[in-house]
Amino acid sequence: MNSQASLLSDRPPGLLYYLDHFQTAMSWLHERYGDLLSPSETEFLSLFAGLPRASQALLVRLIMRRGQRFRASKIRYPELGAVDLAFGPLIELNWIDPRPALSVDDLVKLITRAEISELFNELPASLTKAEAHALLREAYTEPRAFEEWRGNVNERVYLVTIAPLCTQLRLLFFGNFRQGWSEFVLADLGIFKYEAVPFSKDSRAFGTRRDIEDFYALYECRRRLYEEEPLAEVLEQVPRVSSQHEWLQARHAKLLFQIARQHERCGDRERALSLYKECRYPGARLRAIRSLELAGRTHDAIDLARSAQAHPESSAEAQKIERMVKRLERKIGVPASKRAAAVRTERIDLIVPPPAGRESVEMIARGLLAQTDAPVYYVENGLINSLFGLLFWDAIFAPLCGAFFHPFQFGPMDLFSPTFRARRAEVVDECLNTLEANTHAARIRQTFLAKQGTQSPFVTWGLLNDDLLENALNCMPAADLRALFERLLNNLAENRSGLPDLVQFWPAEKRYRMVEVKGPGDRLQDNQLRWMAFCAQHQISVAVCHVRWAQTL
DNA sequence: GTTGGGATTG
DNA sequence: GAATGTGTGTCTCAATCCCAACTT
DNA sequence: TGACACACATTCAA
Ligand SMILES: [Mn+2]
Ligand SMILES: [Mn+2]
Repeated sequence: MNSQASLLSDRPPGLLYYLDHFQTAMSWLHERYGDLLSPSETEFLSLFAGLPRASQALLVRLIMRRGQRFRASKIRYPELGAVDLAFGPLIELNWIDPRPALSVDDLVKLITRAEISELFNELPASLTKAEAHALLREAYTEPRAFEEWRGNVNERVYLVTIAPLCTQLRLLFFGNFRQGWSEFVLADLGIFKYEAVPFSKDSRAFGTRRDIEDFYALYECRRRLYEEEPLAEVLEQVPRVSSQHEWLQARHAKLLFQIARQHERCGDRERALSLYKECRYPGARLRAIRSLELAGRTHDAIDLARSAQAHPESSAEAQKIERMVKRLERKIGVPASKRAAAVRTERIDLIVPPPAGRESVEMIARGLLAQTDAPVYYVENGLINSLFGLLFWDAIFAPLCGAFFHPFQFGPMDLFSPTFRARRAEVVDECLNTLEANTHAARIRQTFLAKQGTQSPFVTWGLLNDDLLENALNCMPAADLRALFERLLNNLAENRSGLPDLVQFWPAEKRYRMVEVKGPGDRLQDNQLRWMAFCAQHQISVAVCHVRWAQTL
């Protein structure tokens, strides 16, 4: 049932390892998504299987590279023999265009600065490539074939016209926007190790064709937004996403939020506001209030802010709303209420010579605070998150239906869903109970050894070592860990950041403290303030260390 | 002539 | 000085090659 | 290829 073993070979990668990987993925898709594939996807699978091996391998090589257009001189794969022959069947299928029309933009991406000078001697040699590009864009508007651009040179450019379909198959296999085919070889080489979570053949990221189409559409919109295409056109293409698919809805909300932000930056506050209002992405309501405020609609802003205050979506929202309400009320003449007392925390002041090298303020503070019997580590979020990830390993990788569906996942698909904990209540409680029974340290050490290097959304392996782990387990009481982990569990997405830069241990006294370092011109951020308030509430020692430069004039 | 950022590769 | 908005660098898997910037 | 923390600029009000 270990699905990872079925994908990853024991033997070293063969000559065409990348083709083996791609074929593995194609049969995976055929087997799991056969009933949901579009006609063109199904056709691709069957036509691909019928191609000569060299043509298959060549296509895989090209789709793994960046871009869709390649100069023949940049296509050198000795293992494939004569590349021209391999291209034949691909051209026959219209999967590759051997003579594509190239815009100036396309052309400039394909040739070097020196070649631009050869082609267009009228351009001053002093221009940078970007400057030359800008001038050429004005001068030449018609696309031409590579051979026409460079009349006296005989070299081909190939366009991989099938690339968009291949991108869809990649999206479908990984079920996310960011992973690519190189996962296979990296896992093969042992560079990435993934937890082997058992899952059945009907475990898949999407269950209807409609969800898959929406997923593709979201990807396209994201890409076009990133390419800074006209906002109205991008917005036009955003799918409605009526599905109950939680992850799709979250992606959809995030996309709308980002489009709204772009509208704000362009000054189109009205459209931004209407997008924010129908968007459930965390922070969208805050932006809606802010947009109302900036539009001068103070009373509308206050109304929305007060209703948000009554039912805040998170402590982060509550924190920002409080500031907003205060400011808005001032605007309409409500007398300023008393300021909430700031959280009382220990303060450390350091005055040090200005930075000689590039040493960060955190490292400077670490050096000055460290004692022989009280070592200091620069960990930021890494320590607490790692301890959490180790103790709750079985909860994070619990084989829930639909949470895992391919062998290269670093966590379950619903990791940041509000229902993550409820869906794993039993395992989560079992992990929490180790803190009551004081068996947590043993559990953490055991997982640290057993899972060494295995990808996890919380464990920073590069930061952890025996010293740090033992100091932490010896000096941090179970009750403290319990409090910290409860807060993490309360909102994994929001609370995995904002922890202090440094942690200092006094092993002899079984004591520790966390220290947030602030250089000149830096201030506590919202998420840091929330963690500090929480720690104060639970008698967990946190200090703020202010670093200033000596003799700055 | 060097160097630093990408792209490619396993 | 508080609050807000925006830009930047750092993680990077590591070795290698190409190319576009430049006395770093 | 984001997530995160920090650096820096701008604005506004006491
Ligand atoms: Mn920090
Ligand atoms: Mn800091």
